[in-house]
Amino acid sequence: MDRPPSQPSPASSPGDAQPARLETLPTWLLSRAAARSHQLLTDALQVAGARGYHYRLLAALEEFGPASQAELGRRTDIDRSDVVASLNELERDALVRRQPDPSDGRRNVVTITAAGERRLQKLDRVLAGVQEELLAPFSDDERGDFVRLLRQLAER
Amino acid sequence: MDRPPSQPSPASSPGDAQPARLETLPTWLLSRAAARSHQLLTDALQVAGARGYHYRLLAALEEFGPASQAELGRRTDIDRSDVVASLNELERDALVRRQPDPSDGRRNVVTITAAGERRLQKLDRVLAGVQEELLAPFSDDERGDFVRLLRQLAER
DNA sequence: CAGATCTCAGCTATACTGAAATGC
DNA sequence: CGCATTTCAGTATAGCTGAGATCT
Repeated sequence: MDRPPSQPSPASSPGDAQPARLETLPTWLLSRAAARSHQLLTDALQVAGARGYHYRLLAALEEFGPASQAELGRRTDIDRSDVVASLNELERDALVRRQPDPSDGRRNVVTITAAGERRLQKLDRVLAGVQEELLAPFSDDERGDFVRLLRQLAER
Repeated sequence: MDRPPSQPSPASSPGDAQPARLETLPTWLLSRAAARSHQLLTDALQVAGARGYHYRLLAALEEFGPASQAELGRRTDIDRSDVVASLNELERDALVRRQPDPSDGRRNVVTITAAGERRLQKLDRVLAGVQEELLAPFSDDERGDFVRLLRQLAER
């Protein structure tokens, strides 16, 4: 690119274009799109007083029933030590219950409570709003394409 | 999935399905796809002895010429304090040069060196390999669709 | 004994904030 | 004075590792 290298520019205006290399790089675009998505998500969850881990854990408990912490970790792809911390928070709010497993002394059986199910339903609505906000620029066809393409990448 | 909820399962097998709610959620799929992309990217860059910030800064310097650190930050969307740290690393490897701006005592003029340009070209090749690896499951048409859709999300 | 589970302490990378020092 | 620039110190989060205690 040729700009007079001798003149460092006044304060270099407002916009400031980005390097062309990046603007067509799929890894870069993917990273930026995910950053925006993450922003919408965590903002909305924070308003609801929750975090992403909470939703993933509550969803797994509701869909698969009571489970040990290790199984929850596998199902939600959350690290064992983050499962511990997140369940501490959920338990503090009485959204889940932790009980020693009578049939296996190493395990806790984690159960979603009625309050937890109500919270999950609320978070479902919050998340639906975020999807709508994220996909606002897309037509219905594009939404289908987008999800289909992402699944091909995510499933590996 | 119906498994007897009363039986916490032996070690709950290998796979462990994920909650259905997540598997169709665009924000979730996007996050997972980006995680995979990020993994490929940082692995490849690490082999080359670089990090993402380095590539972004070198690309901006090569495309727009010498610039102040503040301008580099705006062009690459890297925080001012991360620009400082990354330039320290690039300068240590003699890939960029920092000189006081004679026309503005607050600024440094950052210039890419010949070694920096060679490094950038090498990183271009590394990055091209990563794109290929990431997009391997896609046809040419799908690659075009994917990039087009991502740009719509990223450009806001 | 090997291996699974739960927990805690701590680490890394990314991204950001606050404030000081300097200069315009 | 207000504002921009560079720098440093510190914070927050997500994701991960290591190790100990306990149990199968």
